[in-house]
Parts: sequence; structure tokens; C-alpha cells
Amino acid sequence: MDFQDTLGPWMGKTMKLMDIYFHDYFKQNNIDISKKQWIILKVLSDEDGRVQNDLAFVTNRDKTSLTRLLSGMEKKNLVARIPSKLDKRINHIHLTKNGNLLYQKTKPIIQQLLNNIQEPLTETEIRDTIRVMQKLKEHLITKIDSCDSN
Amino acid sequence: MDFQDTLGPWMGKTMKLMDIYFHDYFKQNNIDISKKQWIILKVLSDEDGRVQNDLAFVTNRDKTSLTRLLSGMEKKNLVARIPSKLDKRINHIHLTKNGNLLYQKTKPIIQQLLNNIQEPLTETEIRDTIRVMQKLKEHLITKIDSCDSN
DNA sequence: ATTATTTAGTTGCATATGCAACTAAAGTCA
DNA sequence: TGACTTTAGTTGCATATGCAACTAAATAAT
Repeated sequence: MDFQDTLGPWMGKTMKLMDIYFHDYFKQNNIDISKKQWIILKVLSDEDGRVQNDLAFVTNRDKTSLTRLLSGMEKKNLVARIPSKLDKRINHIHLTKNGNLLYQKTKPIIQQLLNNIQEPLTETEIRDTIRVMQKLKEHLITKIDSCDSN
Repeated sequence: MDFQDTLGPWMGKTMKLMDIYFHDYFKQNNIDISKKQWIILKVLSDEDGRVQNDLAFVTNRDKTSLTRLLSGMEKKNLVARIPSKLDKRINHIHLTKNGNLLYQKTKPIIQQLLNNIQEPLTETEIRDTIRVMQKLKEHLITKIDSCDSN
């Protein structure tokens, strides 16, 4: 089996183009954040005040990576770290007024963006492909877990 | 349309797990290179002595990123930059003996790895999903090009 | 109660990435 | 031939990532 005929490289190239398109689209609309920062805004908009560690988990990111991502966003006044009074180790992460405004501004733009990206695909193609991704993801999780114990 | 129901995030999560599995598998077999470095070895093994800029293009990478990736690989004595005598701006990138040995060592491991990853998928699922990726990729290329001219 | 362990978060180090600005070598054109 | 443009590659700066090692706080164990 040749590497080029497997899913990995095709997914990689396509993801890269999606990221570039995402970035360009934001830039054209004067939205000055990265995709990764946007995802944090989205997660917080769905549920504000999440615990930092939790936020790292749901965004599939090492906690050290999140630490620095949030530091950048704090500098831009998009989010705030609020230490819990019950457990002094914990930070709750909150959207600032500024961060929320920016997120609201991105909402219609993201809708257009998602439509544009998936435009050439049928409903069935999208659904089937997502199902394949889910199957592959579950499979990889079991593979990776079983490696840990070796 | 909700972001979570689109292809992007599913592809992102799955790719991340594939990268982790790739990394772990190499580590278990005492192969001390990253996936990105491995791809360079593979491309050079298929066609040695490629021009540096060319190598950046086929690996979907900014030339500055490749500059530093190659510098790291040169330090590890995996590849060598050979300046062209016909055009003094150009470097031809060659596998070293050491780099080639390492690549040969990875070949059977990569075969197992690719089999393991795609194990739960049928031939049809793989083929259809690659076809969707290709369609999406072509679509994004036209989208991104048309943005440039705006 | 005091020690040991776990948990949340940060910092140091190494890798990887892209944009902008740069150098040097070729190519163009007038 | 001399000035303009293009091309290949590098360097500075900013962002992002993960592993290992660390601090401080909370739990568990004895």
C-alpha cells in the first residue's frame, strides 16, 4: 500500500487548505483572530466560565498549549482568567465584553464560510464522510490507549 | 448550520489522533524522527536531489518552514544541501547514507501503521472518502485563488 | 495530624509554522 | 551594458504545540 493512496495525506492537504481559507476569510472581514482562538470563543459562548483544564480537553489540546493560547487572548482582552474561591488551583475562563462582541461579529461570517466550504458536496457525502471520521477516530482512540499499556 | 456538524472539526480531531498514533508507533520502534521529517525522507527516497523550493511545494509548506525543517534534518545528518553549480541560488537536497538507512528501516513499520489505521474501514469507504477530500481540495483551491484577486 | 499522592496551572526547552523583509544570483528589457 | 524584475533561500518576529519539570493547593492514607 502506498502512503499517497491512504486517507492521511488527503485529509492533511485538505485541512491545510481549509485553514488557509478560514484565515483569509477572517482577514477579509477584518476579524483579527486565529481559527484556534475563535474556537475558544465559540466554546465559551456556548458555556461561559469553563474550567481551564476542561477547556484544554474539549479543544484537544495539551494544557500547556492552552495556557499560552489563553495568555495571548488575555492580552487582547478577549477572555479573563477568574480564580475559583472554592478551589484555589482552578481558573474559570470567561468571555470579556470585548471577546463576546468579537464572537457575535464572527457568527454570520462563519455561517457563510461553512456554506462556502461544503458547497460542492451533497448532504449524503458530508454525512458519510463525517461517519467515516467518527469510526476512524474511535478506532484510533482504542489503538492509542492499548499502546499506553505496552 | 452548527460548526460541530461540519466536516472541519471531525477531520481535525481525527488527523490529530492519526498524528499521535504515528508518533507513538515510531517511538515504540525507536525511530527518532517526526512525521514531517519522515515525509521529507519519503519524497527524497522517491526522487533524490530535488530542488529545495520544489520540496516545499510538494510538501505543502512555506519555504521558510522548509528551510528550518531541513536545517534540523541536516544537523541529524539525514539530508544534505548541495548547491547547484549551474544556478548558484539553488540547493539540491539529497538523502545521506544515514538518512536512507533510517528511511529503509521505517518502510515495514509504515506499512503496518497504515494497515492498522485503516483497519476498520472498507475499501469503498476509503475510496469514497478520498474522493470527497479531492473534491473539497479542488474546490478550496479555486476559492482561495479567487480571493487573492479581490 | 502528618506524610504522600493527585490535580491545576505555569515555565523551560525543542519543534514547527507563516509573513515580511532581506541577500544574492538570474533573467529581462531597452 | 546598466537598470528593473524575478527567483531561491535565509533570518527576524509572532503564533502554536507537546514533553518534562516545577509550584501550590487539595485529597488520601496511615
